[in-house]
Amino acid sequence: MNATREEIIRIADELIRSKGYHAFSYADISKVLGVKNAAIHYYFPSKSDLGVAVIDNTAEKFQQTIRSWEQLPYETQFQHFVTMHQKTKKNEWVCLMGALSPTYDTLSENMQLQLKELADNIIIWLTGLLENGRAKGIFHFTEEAKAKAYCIQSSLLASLLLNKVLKNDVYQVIQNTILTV
Amino acid sequence: MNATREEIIRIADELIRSKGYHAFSYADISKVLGVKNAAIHYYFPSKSDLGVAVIDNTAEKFQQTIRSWEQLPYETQFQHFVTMHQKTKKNEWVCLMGALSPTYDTLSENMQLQLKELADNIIIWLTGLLENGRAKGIFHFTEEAKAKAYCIQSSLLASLLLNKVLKNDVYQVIQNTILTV
DNA sequence: GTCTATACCTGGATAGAC
DNA sequence: GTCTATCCAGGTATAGAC
Repeated sequence: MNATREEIIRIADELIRSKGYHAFSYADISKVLGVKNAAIHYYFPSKSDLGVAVIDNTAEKFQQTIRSWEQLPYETQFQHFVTMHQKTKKNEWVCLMGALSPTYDTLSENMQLQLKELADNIIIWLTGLLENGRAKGIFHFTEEAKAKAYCIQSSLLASLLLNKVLKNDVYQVIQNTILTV
Repeated sequence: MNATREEIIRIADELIRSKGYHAFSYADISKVLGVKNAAIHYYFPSKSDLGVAVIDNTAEKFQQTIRSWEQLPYETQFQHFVTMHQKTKKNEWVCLMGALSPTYDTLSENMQLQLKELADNIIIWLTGLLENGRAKGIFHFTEEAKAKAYCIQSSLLASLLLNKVLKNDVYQVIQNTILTV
């Protein structure tokens, strides 16, 4: 609950998602935060400690978010999930999974474990939502719910990536298409 | 058409797709190729020169490949396009676009330009294929062809990324879903 | 065209003062 | 908890011999 610690995590999260894990340095955080890099090492001795903290932080926020949606209709929950990726888009940031997955093999074992757990949890939640929604006649699709969840998660993740390259309306187009489940 | 030059490009391509652009070094290529890093600088003075060459090489291969498909039925062309991503999957490599797009903003201007051109060309070709196929009654979808192309390209790209993290059958599942257009 | 040698820099990390 | 100072490794890049 330390304020500085939280700030470091927040800045590192932005840097990972805008530049990538290997392309940012403690100096980048120092500049923004107005402290020396030694201060950052005090909180996170190694860069991978910081990486793990960023992933854990994202995982926590995700759990809190879906818990806050629990009472909402399935359709609304789904809309929230799809559009929550848009916030990151405005700043041209990709999501954490999109930023870290390409270099997965180069990450520390701890980062790999936490990232996999996060990915699993997202898919499990989304699969459940789609299944429940279909049972209630809200969603309409023929494939297995898990397959649908994979496709949706993939499309959203990659739409943010392609958006950086194409610099057009990819994200919006894909979102609109997905929303008509 | 220099053999060493071609080899360097091939190795760099693998390294970018397995580790990422910022996580590989000239030393990695030296090791595989059995030469010193100075030799690589002879062909590619700067790392971004090498990066551009890798992108151009991929763009060329893509153009050659789709040209070789020109006489095939739309359906077959589409199947080839979807399954061509699978080759890269076997080695746990992602596609070049998936590897480079997250760190797009950190790349040299030349790399950015070439990468955007490649992305544009893929979307243009895929959009045309989908449109022509639908006109002939082979494909069935209701959204705009370009939207469909965005979704398909996104799903394929991200399926390789998620595959690295989830280490399961994401790629296969998504491919099967996409193939039923 | 490839080598040795080396310059230069950045980045991650630590020791010890305050 | 933050600082200064510093170390070390690795990475990009170049000069000049062969």
